[in-house]
Amino acid sequence: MPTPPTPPTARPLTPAARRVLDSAHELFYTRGINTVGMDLLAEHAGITKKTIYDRFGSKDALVVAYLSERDRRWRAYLNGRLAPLPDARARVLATYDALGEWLAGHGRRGCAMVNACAELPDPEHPGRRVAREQKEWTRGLYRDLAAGTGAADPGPLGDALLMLHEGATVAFTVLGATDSAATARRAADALLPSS
Amino acid sequence: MPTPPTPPTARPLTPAARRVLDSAHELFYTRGINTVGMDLLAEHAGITKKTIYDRFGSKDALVVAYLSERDRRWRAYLNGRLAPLPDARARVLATYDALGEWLAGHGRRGCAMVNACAELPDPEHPGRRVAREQKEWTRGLYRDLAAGTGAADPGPLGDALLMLHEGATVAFTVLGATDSAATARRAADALLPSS
DNA sequence: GGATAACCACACCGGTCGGTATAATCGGGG
DNA sequence: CCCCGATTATACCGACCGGTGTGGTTATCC
Repeated sequence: MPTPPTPPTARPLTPAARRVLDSAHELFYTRGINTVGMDLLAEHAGITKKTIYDRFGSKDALVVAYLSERDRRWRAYLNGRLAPLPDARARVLATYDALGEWLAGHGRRGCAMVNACAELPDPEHPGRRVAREQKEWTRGLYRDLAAGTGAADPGPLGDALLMLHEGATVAFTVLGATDSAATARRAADALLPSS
Repeated sequence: MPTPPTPPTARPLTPAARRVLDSAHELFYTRGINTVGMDLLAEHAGITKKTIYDRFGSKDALVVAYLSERDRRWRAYLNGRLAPLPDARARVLATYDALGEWLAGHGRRGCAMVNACAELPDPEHPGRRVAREQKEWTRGLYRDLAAGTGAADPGPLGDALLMLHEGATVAFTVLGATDSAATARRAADALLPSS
């Protein structure tokens, strides 16, 4: 036995596993999960297919590792952007600034979580759980911020802020609306209780 | 030569072609484009693979036909829902009612156009053009309606209404937020000029 | 009655899919 | 020194991928 199929996100990745995961971030995101085979992935990472299967166990497990790391990075990115800001209102608006910069730096491939849901038809696929948890976290963030602005009904307001966020991503990706995040920000500003 | 690869959306479909397209609507939508092979499609339609290729020429062309018909149906559905309504404000709100009913009737697979963009990594794929045109049409509709409500800045307002629409679809699909369309409707109502 | 279009059955193509098997090599720690 | 984990190289597996070729049946229209 080489090594058990690696538990969830256990001990630090071996160098080869790290390179595989880096390649997954690049290839799965830009070309889609289903159109990238394990042979291509191995070649891109400069690594043997055998090593991938020794480290991750299966393509599905690698997909989950890829999505989980995306999620972790997203939370860290957003938290880092919001932390220095003084109040909830500024933080809400800053989420759209952060989104706009993120979109501008990642060519029109949209949200990896939404894309994964499109590519993984099985509702029980563990990758869809990761996607759902990422959206749940973001929704919770917006609801908390909405509550912090003193809104009368923070739940639905937070949900609406999330929808503007997701909708701006779609508009940018499908439509090429480069100012979508700024437009969402203005709409969010109008929805928040008047300052 | 059997028949040229059938121009865009020319003359009425033959019975076999109709069945293939119906199967495409069901299988491509629920299982994704890339995970449905031509053999499965032929079997599901009760038709020979040869016939599919005689009618449509290639899988890519079939995908385009599938997406184009979705687009046509979507426009007809929405136009039908809005036509009887008296004014622009009522029509805007009705789009979210129509979306909510549509989502409730199609199990958590989201927008076929957004999904297609996730599944077709090539930006030049003709299927992505169809997706973009569908979103452009919907954006135009929202902008026109926004202008009809007498809004000061109908362009950005229409875009925000579109984002609520797309965001509600994502929230429903990924998060399972069954009331997402109703929440989007309330937010849209707050964004429209006070009646 | 002959041409034409639509369809069927079936066999076949090279390539790629996710995944496995075998064996060798390398480096570090006990 | 020897073992062990990580990695390499290479060959292989059955299944499926998108797509084609051949030949025959049926119905319709001129």
